[in-house]
Amino acid sequence: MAKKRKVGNLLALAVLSYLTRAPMHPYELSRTLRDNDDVRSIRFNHGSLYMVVQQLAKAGFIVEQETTRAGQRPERTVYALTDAGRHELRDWLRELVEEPQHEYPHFVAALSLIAAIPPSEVVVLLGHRLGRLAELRAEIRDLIDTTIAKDVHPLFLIEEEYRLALLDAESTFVEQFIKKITHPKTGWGPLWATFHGEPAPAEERKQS
Amino acid sequence: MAKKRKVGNLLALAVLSYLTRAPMHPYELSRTLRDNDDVRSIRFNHGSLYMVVQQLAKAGFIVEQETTRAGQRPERTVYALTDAGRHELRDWLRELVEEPQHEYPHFVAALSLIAAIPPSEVVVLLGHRLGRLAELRAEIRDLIDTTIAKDVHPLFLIEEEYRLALLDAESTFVEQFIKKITHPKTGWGPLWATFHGEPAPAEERKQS
DNA sequence: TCTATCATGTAACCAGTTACATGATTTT
DNA sequence: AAAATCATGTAACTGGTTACATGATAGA
Repeated sequence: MAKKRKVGNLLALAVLSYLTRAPMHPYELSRTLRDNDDVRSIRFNHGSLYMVVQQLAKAGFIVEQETTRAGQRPERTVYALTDAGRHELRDWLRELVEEPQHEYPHFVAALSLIAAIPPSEVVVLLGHRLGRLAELRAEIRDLIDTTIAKDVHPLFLIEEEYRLALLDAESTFVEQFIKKITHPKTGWGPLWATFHGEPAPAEERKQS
Repeated sequence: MAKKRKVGNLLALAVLSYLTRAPMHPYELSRTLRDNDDVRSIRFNHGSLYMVVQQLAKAGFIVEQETTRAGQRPERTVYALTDAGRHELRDWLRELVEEPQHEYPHFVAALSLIAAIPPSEVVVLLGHRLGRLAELRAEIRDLIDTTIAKDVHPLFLIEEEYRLALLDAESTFVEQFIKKITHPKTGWGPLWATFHGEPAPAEERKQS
């Protein structure tokens, strides 16, 4: 069971992580996150960042260090990590690495209700999905290759490798699912079609 | 790009889906969802259900059909699907099946920041994760088998098969990652350790 | 019969997203 | 120099979760 964190938004984890390098103000954090492509892995938006920074400050994980203003720009508040913050970062990351979380991907939800679509249409949709999965795979592959070419160590791309692994597994699953529906002798298609008032199959089966 | 839905919570999709069978009141929906194990695939909690039902009604996807009270129980409002609701269900499900969504699993976030933990500790944590993944796999396998034994058609367990596929892919990935860190000649461990003030490796590499 | 748990709903709180605001740069 | 875009922050809105409330049934 995942521990209840004072600040639960994963964006906070990234903030703590970057503040280990040096104190920063929110905009600098924002820029760094975007430059490092962390926005691909951690849900980011402008408003949430400011909220999370406030929450971290209230929780004592970071402290306002100084307030500077350059020219007529709005004041920028620089935050620094506290010892409590350093500890929270370590503890939280450890938990995320060692303990798988129960999550709710959209495709799982779709699969759990997929019987509501007639099987002939489902195989078409799954075919489209396979195409999109292949496209996504190519994009990620390309991102990895061009980044490595800039001399970034592959350790900093490990999350993209993970995505590739999941994409491949999903593609394989979808292909097999299509076969389960369409297999000439044992396919689920005919039975499934009867849920939709389409022609009845030869033999009867039970449903839930 | 995913279309913007009037009601975006996936719980609403399940509600629409069950209302295709028969009109129901919220509590009955709640019970049905729990009985069918849909709560494993779609984030559920009591309060959200009532909210979602209200939203669906406001959007015109369902209508209040009648209000009954049995004994001294609170009044129960029965809702029925509208044509618009039937259409929304079809359209939404289609989209979820054919279009992969960009999502943000916790482990991806952890991987993107994992360099903040020293490599010797990471391999231990990854080892723990492998153990937990194996346990989860066994639980799901068991759930599938016992449900099939009750004569439920495997179509209604397809989302659990998908989960298995992802778990297996993740296990394989984690094993390979451990090897990448610990490989005697080419492992990332030594370089990585230098980020944490530990003994320097033989050759230099760049980081991001 | 007392206590616990179930059945059912509402309301208050909080986190996350979107929209707004405004000075500074850059482009045309 | 007008228009567009960037840099930076705040505020309002909305959706989701937690907590509260209360009658009914079942277990001890």
